[in-house]
Amino acid sequence: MARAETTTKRRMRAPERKAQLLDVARKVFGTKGFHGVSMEDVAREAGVTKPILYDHFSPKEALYLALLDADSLELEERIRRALAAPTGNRERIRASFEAYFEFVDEHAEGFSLLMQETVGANESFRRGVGRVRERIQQEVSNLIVRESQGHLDREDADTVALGLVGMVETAARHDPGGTPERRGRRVDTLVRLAWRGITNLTLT
Amino acid sequence: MARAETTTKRRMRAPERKAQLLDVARKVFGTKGFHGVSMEDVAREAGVTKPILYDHFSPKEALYLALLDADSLELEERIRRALAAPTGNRERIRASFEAYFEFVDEHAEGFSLLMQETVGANESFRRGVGRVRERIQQEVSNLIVRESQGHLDREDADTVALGLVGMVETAARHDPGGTPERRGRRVDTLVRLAWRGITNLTLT
DNA sequence: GGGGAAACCTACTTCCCGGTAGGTTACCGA
DNA sequence: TCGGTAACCTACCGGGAAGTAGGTTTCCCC
Repeated sequence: MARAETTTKRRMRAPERKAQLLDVARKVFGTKGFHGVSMEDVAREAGVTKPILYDHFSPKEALYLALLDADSLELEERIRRALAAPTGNRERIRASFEAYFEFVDEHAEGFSLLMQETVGANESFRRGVGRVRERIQQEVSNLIVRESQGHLDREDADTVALGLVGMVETAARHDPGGTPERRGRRVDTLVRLAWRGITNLTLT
Repeated sequence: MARAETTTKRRMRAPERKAQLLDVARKVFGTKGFHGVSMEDVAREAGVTKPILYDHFSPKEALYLALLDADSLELEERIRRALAAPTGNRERIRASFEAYFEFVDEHAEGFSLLMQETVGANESFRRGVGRVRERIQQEVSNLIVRESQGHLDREDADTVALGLVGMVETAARHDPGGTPERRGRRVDTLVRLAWRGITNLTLT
């Protein structure tokens, strides 16, 4: 029986192949984790053999890093946009929370795993994962310092920002999926929690 | 040069050896991660050979699980105690936050890795790690429902609890160490953030 | 249409690591 | 003191996965 169109084995040009390999990698790494997937697995899933995969990503870690880079860049971009919106602060918070939830839901388990994976002893890897969170934290911290009008110094703002990011991150990853209503309600609750906390903090 | 007393190679009885192996495992897994450490590594570090290690923990996953169980049990116990203290709610929050920070600091990197590690495709492993957080979340959620006197239903309380746990977890793991003063200040800030948020939430 | 590059494959090598079989040494209790 | 058991070791097996050498097919462009 012939394969479906989308998975038909066919020759591809380098850029297309590379993109496809990334997609496949996202899928399999997302479900089985870095160590649970061999290069052979990725190649097979893509309908290709190992050397082809190695033509594009070598060594294995490079594949994982490329994936992490691409996805985290997108997440950062979304959050940045939400935080920079020309609206009130409460709306900014809500929009950024929503962006996070949406992103995690769209990428299902994949991104979650990506973010928590421990790839061997390699220090640079952990740094890489940590930096995603840190950059978002910075963004939030800047906003807080700016908007608190002197009520919070940088150190406290950093703490608050980290706490908020951790809050959303954890909540968004936990039990992803579910109806949009359910998600909306969760976001609502968290926004209220955060908003009350922040305003009272920055005004006192 | 002779080894220090504590690392002198000597025969041990089973219970002592087992405990030592767990300690060694905590140290190496904590720095290099599950996949970054071979059973050989653990054994060598303990001044023993593989079969001995396998006498106590087999297969490799069992060693990791034993570690996770022991440590998470202790953390849960501390948090539970803090939350059950016969004090005001604000003090409970502060005590539990502090307990979390202390625990993470004491176990340095180790526990952090333990909690975020993805051990292969094994579903039960991820569940195991997730359950630690969930049990703490439950504890917090119960408290919130009880103390909010009907202002928050179970679903919202769960969300708030998860958010709070995630907040503390993330903040505590980030950049551990540092002076006690610094830590105290962070805890302070988070407590204020959480407290204002919760009270306003449960009273509205 | 033909030459050359780009895409692709088969078939390895190599190494590491989980796990074990079977024998040896030290200790303890009768 | 001596027998037995508990602690320990050397030496190995088997498998799986990273990474590569070298050849083959397809396609594009001159």
